[in-house]
Amino acid sequence: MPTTIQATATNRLLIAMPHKLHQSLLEDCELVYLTFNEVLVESGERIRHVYFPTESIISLVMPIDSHVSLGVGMVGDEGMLGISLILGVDISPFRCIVQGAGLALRMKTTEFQHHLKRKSAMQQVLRHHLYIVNNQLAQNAACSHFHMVETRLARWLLMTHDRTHSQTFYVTHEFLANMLGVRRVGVTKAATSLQKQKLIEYSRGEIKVINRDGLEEASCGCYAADIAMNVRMMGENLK
Amino acid sequence: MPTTIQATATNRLLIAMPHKLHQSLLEDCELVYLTFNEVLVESGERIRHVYFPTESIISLVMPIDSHVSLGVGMVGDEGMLGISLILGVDISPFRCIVQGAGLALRMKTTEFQHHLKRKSAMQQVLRHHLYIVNNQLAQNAACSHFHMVETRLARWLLMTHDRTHSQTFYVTHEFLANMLGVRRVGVTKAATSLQKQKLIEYSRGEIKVINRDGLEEASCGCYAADIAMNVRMMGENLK
DNA sequence: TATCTTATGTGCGCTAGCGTCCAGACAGTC
DNA sequence: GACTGTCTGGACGCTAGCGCACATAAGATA
Repeated sequence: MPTTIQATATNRLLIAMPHKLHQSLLEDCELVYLTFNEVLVESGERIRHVYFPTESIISLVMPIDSHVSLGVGMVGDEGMLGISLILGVDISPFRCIVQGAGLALRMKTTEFQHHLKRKSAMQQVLRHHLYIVNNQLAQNAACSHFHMVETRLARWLLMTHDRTHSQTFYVTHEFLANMLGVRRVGVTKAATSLQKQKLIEYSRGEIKVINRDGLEEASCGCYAADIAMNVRMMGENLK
Repeated sequence: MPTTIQATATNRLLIAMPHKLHQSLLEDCELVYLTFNEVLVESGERIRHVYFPTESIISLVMPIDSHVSLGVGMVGDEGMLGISLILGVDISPFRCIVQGAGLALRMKTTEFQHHLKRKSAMQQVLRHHLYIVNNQLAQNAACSHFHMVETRLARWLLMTHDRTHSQTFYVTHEFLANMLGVRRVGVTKAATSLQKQKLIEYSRGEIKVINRDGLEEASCGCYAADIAMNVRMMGENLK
């Protein structure tokens, strides 16, 4: 029943735009299902489609050296993939990889650019989002440099939880290791610890947050900082 | 002889703009001297002036926790401070601190915004610069997470050398420690090593690059990646 | 039921960088 | 010439995370 699904699918960036514009954008979007681990755009590659996740989550990953990478951003229903287009550049600096399977609205880059040129209200909303992404990048740089794996993992889980619409989600330790830029074993240790503290439960990739407040305490201040920035920039309506 | 100085002072971002626009911007700029360690904007503070360094260098620093920080970007005569204004936000995400004393062109934020609104050619140039800054942020995140102090120091020195118009420049180990997010002692060790390899010489803050090619070899790939990005985006005329 | 694949857990020696404290060395000032 | 502040260097024990190799366990497949 794809029509029903379509009706419930929303993206807060789109919602933040004037109603008419929102509708006009939706007309040029198609609803697609993103599968776990799917690479939507490779770093340095042309962006062929922009994505507005509705129930999916996309990770922005910075590859460096050979086979080593670091997650530098996360896009859920509060954002979009392809934001750099408002800077007039259609090359993605990051590898964009699906971390949470689910639906997303997708539009061809050329059509997106058409809308961009004509709708200044749209630009306004997207500019603010880009500012947030910028902050996320900087926050992440400092966080991944200074903070310990366990606190960073807690933060990552919280960010994912915020963008997931269920209590559980699928992520393996291996995947997390790539995001946090550490060994898989390092993730296992940290995750085991969080589980012992009864903050999460997991089994073969199915992660469940069972004590959100505790997880926030276990995370570094970067999580709170991110939230604060989002609130400041996009208003209370965006959480 | 300030008039002579003014004649030689240039900023490549300004030069990249159409001649008339360039002139019009210069008319609203004043030439100021930035002193070492001066904080131009605090993180989270309003940007009152934008700066176009001509012979000075500004570091973008992300403060985190108490008294710990990480350098996430560098602005010389190829860039500007206050780029986030093109996103319609006048709050600086970073602490902007003078790492290389010297001259810069400065304009009041309100006047800059005036120009922005009317000159689309200007927006085009600045958007590309913002894209570069974005990349720098991401590159830096990965670099400072994975690479060792010595290679990162080499990269930092090269980036500074590129933006300095002399063979020597003033930076203390203490300052470098804040930029690289490590202990001062860590910088001393790395610097001593680079000196033993006859790549640099230094004494009480006066650093001299004596083997640039060697320094490039000693640096991580991030330096080359940054250069490549700059070339790709701004064309050969900007080095 | 046996085999294979994927996900998780453990152990061990190693190293970069940390925190801390102290020492020398140079430069400006009184 | 003595004093003081700034800059650099070295030492010591400590720890988070690394690389590597191996072990278990749960599904999937045949």
